Amino acid sequence: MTIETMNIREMCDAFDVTPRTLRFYEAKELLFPTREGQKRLFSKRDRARLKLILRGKRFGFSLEEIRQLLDLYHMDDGQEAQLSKTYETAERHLADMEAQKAELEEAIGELKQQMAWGAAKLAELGQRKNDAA
Amino acid sequence: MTIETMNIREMCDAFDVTPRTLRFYEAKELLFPTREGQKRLFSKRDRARLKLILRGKRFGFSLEEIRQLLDLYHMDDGQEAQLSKTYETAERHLADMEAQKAELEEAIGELKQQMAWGAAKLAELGQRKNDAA
DNA sequence: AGCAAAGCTGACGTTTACGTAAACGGAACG
DNA sequence: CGTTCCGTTTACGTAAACGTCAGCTTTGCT
Repeated sequence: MTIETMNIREMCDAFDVTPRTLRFYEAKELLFPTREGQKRLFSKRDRARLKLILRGKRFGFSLEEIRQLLDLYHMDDGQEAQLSKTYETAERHLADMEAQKAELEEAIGELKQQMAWGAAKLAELGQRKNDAA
Repeated sequence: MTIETMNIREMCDAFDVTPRTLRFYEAKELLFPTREGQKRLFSKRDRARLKLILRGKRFGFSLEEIRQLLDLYHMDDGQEAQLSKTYETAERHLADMEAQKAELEEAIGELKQQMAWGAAKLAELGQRKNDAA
């Protein structure tokens, strides 16, 4: 059942992070590896969370923001206590992400425009070289 | 022509940043305000750059990465020297941004799914309340 | 002239997200 | 049985991106 739990090195290889990072995330209560003796064992749930953590980071969320989001993904039927509060957090994050998507699309458009300008300039320079030859 | 140049306070109000931030960006050569005596005057170009800086930050780029991108946006016909190098930088950034967009769309999809689950749970809880009454 | 507000320049402090080094424990191998 | 990896803890270090505070001009009122 090496498929069910992974040690720290396997995690590092799988997600391209350092051991320090995983221990840091555990300290910050983003991951909850169990122990086999003294060694950490990361469950499938930990791997799902780590994937979300790394994704959140790429979107510019802080680890603390990510920690709150993780609650939504990993709430099971037992603890519906603060579900509606968590739901509201998620709503805000969704709004953030959709706004970010819209802005990203705009930025991509603008960058493409600039690159078209740059490409034209480069073509012009290449032409001048040919003229000189 | 207060429309052409803005002082530091007007900039702060317009972009919701602190004076410290603007001075910091100047020190990092992201902005190039001129001086009227000792005071900074921010041009239209500075404002365009600041807009791009803040956008870049929201997408998780570092100030240093942003600084390199700014070169593309503000290269004029005079200095075509390193144009092709800058163009390559831009290509990488464009690829990054499109990858980010794809991932963001996936993440939005997943978050919506989770929220649907959460909404169902909430409805269920509300129903139980009614049953009890 | 006087004085407060706005800006400026250092310079040190702070938070986030880890990196890095020291010192120790278990296991695996020749 | 020594040593060589892994992995662990504890602790200090660091880069980025500002915050904050002190002390000094400059400017705008009154």
